[in-house]
Amino acid sequence: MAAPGKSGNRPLLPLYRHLLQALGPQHWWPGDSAFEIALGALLTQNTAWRNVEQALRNLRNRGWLQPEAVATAPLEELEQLLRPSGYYRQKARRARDLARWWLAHGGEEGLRSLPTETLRRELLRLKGIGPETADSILLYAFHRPVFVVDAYTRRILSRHGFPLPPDYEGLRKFMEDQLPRSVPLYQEFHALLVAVGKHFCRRSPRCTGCPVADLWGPGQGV
DNA sequence: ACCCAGGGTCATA
DNA sequence: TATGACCATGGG
Repeated sequence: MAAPGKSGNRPLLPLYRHLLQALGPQHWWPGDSAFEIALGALLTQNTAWRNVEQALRNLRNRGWLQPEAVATAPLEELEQLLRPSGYYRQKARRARDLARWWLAHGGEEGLRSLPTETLRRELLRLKGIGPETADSILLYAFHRPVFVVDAYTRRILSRHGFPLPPDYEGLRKFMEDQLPRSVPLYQEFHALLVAVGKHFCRRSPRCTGCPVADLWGPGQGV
């Protein structure tokens, strides 16, 4: 159940409020349709969002931002459009697989009718969709209350003394147990943690100016 | 020139 | 189970 220890002294909700006030809303996830959001989640793997935007623009300009188009597109054309997002050969195949999967499951309507656990299992069966990508799709495309854990989440909390479960599922459960079950909160909190990681952890290893440090003091290593 | 981004898969030990 | 190689573009 609720884990004892340091996490009890540093509840996550105040951190969320503080980050939101310090950094403002992050406006995630840009995208006009659930499919576009899911596609973005796939394309942004280990890739700067800027590059993903260009790839999505290419698809939009070509009129291919729907699952029907991606599912039937010639692979080589798809590759060229996705080129700016990196790993473009893998990603073209995986995008096509995702689109076919999407249609095979009855499109957005069909997928929306599935329970979260079922939807998650089905997503994870696709090659190229691991836990973080699956959870991003669940949270941002289908508005399911699933906390998205990424390397920044682990690094930031670990740096500030949280004893964390070593595996993805464990940390996800930890986060969900510590927070109110709220989709908008999960969406915003994950985005804020990414913002902190990008702007402070790397730029300033000693946590100077970091809003997390305002609350919890400078962290240790990691 | 080097580092790494809103990860995941696969081969090897 | 646990590393390491690999995927590839673009900005700092």
